[in-house]
Amino acid sequence: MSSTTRERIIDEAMHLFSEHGYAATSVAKIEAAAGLTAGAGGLYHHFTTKEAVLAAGIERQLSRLDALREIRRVLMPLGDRKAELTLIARYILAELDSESELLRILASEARNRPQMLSTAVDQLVNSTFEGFATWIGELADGQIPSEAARAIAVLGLGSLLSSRLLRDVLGAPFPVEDETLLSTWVQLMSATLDDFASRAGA
Amino acid sequence: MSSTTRERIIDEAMHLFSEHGYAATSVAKIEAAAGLTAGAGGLYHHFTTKEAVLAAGIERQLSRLDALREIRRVLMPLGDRKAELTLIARYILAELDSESELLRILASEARNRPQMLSTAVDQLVNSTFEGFATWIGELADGQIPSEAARAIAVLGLGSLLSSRLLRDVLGAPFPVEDETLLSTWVQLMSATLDDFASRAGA
Amino acid sequence: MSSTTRERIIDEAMHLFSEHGYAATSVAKIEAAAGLTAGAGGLYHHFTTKEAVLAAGIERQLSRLDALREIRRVLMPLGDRKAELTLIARYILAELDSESELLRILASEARNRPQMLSTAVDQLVNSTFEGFATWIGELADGQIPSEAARAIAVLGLGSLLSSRLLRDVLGAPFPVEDETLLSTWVQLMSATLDDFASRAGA
Amino acid sequence: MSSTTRERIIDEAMHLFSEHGYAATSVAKIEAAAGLTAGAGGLYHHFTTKEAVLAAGIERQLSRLDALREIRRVLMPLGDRKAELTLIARYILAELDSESELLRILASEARNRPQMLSTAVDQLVNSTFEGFATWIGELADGQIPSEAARAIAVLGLGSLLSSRLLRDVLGAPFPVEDETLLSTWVQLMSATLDDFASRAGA
DNA sequence: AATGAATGAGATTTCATTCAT
DNA sequence: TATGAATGAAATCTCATTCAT
Repeated sequence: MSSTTRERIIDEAMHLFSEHGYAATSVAKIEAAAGLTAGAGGLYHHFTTKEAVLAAGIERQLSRLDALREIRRVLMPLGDRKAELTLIARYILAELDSESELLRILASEARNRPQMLSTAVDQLVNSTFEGFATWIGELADGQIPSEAARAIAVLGLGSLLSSRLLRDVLGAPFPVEDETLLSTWVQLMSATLDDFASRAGA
Repeated sequence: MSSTTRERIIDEAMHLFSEHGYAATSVAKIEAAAGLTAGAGGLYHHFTTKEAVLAAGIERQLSRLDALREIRRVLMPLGDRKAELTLIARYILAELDSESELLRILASEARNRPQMLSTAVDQLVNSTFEGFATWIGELADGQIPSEAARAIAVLGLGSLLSSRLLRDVLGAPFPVEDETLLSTWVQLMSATLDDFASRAGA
Repeated sequence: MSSTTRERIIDEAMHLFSEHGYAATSVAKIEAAAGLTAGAGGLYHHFTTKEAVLAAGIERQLSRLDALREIRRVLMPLGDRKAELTLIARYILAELDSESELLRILASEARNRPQMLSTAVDQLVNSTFEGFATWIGELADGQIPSEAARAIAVLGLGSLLSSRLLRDVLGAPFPVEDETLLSTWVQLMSATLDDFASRAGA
Repeated sequence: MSSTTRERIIDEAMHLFSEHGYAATSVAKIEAAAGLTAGAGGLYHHFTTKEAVLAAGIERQLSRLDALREIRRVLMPLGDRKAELTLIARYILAELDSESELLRILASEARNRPQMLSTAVDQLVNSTFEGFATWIGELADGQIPSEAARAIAVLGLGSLLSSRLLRDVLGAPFPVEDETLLSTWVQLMSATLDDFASRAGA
């Protein structure tokens, strides 16, 4: 069960990091939470450094993310744009929710440990963005200039992302139900795409 | 150095808090940055506690925010909806930019010090949201149900907010120019409002 | 060095507390005296707080005191009152001497930390008093009113106690030899008891 | 009113020293209690050092003691030994009560600052003792050996002193009323003196 | 693999004292 | 004479990390 202890350490560490922050989480507390004796240094049989625990935790989350993204390709082609938008929104929210711990850690620590966390930010945010921007570009191909497609993607994703950042990172009581948020988002995106299309057609 | 020591302490502390986080900023570093001897405790002649410095800094930012908001009322009535949306967007981005330090601090610390920072989050985010939601509600009065108006406001603000959270909090290289972002946002909001209006008219 | 680190810490701390006072004894000095690196906080692996060291030290002294008191019951019945008084006095002085460290600490700190030290004062002083008062009451039973018996006990014990308080707490050069003190005390108590008895007999 | 501030500083300092101990009483607290601004160093216009305040306070108490002792000579010759003993006891208790603050300070600090406080201890305790011992010696002159007279004096004074040390220094709830204590003490001393006298007569 | 113990470094905070005003 | 501000030194306590067992 040597690998189990390692996993437990990562689990509990990510939990504590996201709840109290990296600096405020002592190695002793991680050990205690993982079932080891607090302060006895048992963690160091599995990781060289406290920071290595964070790195391993983030890596693990990212690989889970990769797995999740495999699914994305399967989801796409539905024919109906609104249905597709709904599916995309649901998928994005689900992804953000499954990564809320990571999100909180990134929000707290990204500025202090850029070399280690920039990859994570990139994968969590930017790669999602690229996929979405490409999809919008392909959707009405030629009709929407790529710069505009990128801007639409950024605004569309951003509006969903911010709902989670507000709730999970800033702890603000969010003022709208998820279902309303989702259907409004679909309408908003669909109206925008139509608008751009009609403008290009004119 | 015409400013008070107290002011300098707040300035430098907010700077350091936003750059390195609250926990990673020692009192000694704040003292050094404020021109006092590091580690001599000179800060404690002006504040009872390290946390009191944070509290004072946030209070000061919030009162600046209040001042900024006085302007908002003057800005509004332009007759042209797109012009108004452009103005709103510019104003919101400007506000967020002038509070980027506060934003970073809130993102790092809101979960650890909720009792102290919840007011700040509220004022920075929620009150802006309320104003915007009301404006949308009034704009096409009766035509957009209030629940939908709130959702549109949340998505519209969120898309602008997230551009700043990504850049300032997560440190992600933002993929779209501000001007493009702004004009696309105006089109997006305007298309959405038209869409809702035509739907209500039908 | 056959003793535990924990024991050594208590030993040295009580030493230093009694010599220089609680406040004037820094944790670093205790660590150094106990063979740990000064200022490294090694003490905190054994005690949560500097005050906890004092508490443990006092508790240990009190349990030694309890052990010592077991003997008292064996000592008593001798038949000869003067012999008994001599024995009692010797025992009381021996007890006070074996607790002189505790006595000094109590004298310095009892007013500042009442909740922690009141038990100790009680056990060290009051319980001895109760035993002595009872003995006097039984000795000439019925002949000495209980209020007077208590007063005699308090004065008798107090005169012995003050010899130690003067020497150990106030550091006054004590003007009488122990042997003289003791024999005079026996005569004093014995004369007093006789006086009360003859008064009751009249 | 320059002397008034000085007096106030001494007053409040002695108060605080006796209540919380010398080390636990900061200069800032003394200043505040004396009506000066805390931490502004106003105390240093009147004393060179925190320790100088203690020295001045003790000196002042000692000169008050001297004044009190002037009265002693007037009190003495009454002819009736029991009446004299009562008077002496009353006087000693009154003196101890008027010096209870000093007593507490001496008990806490005598071991840390011997050079400064030994004089005070000497005057407060030993000189009273010398007077009493002499009186006993003179009383039954020749009949009581001087060594025994000293021992009786030490025990008699000690029994009164300890009642005040227990109450004021150790904070122990004292188990006997003052009136009972006093009358019992008179009986005890008188019985003892009689006993010695009869022994010498035989 | 886990633990008890130790340590160097550093964090927050307090404080006696000084000095220009 | 009193004050606001500053400072060197030290105090309590925390912590990441190491090591013998």
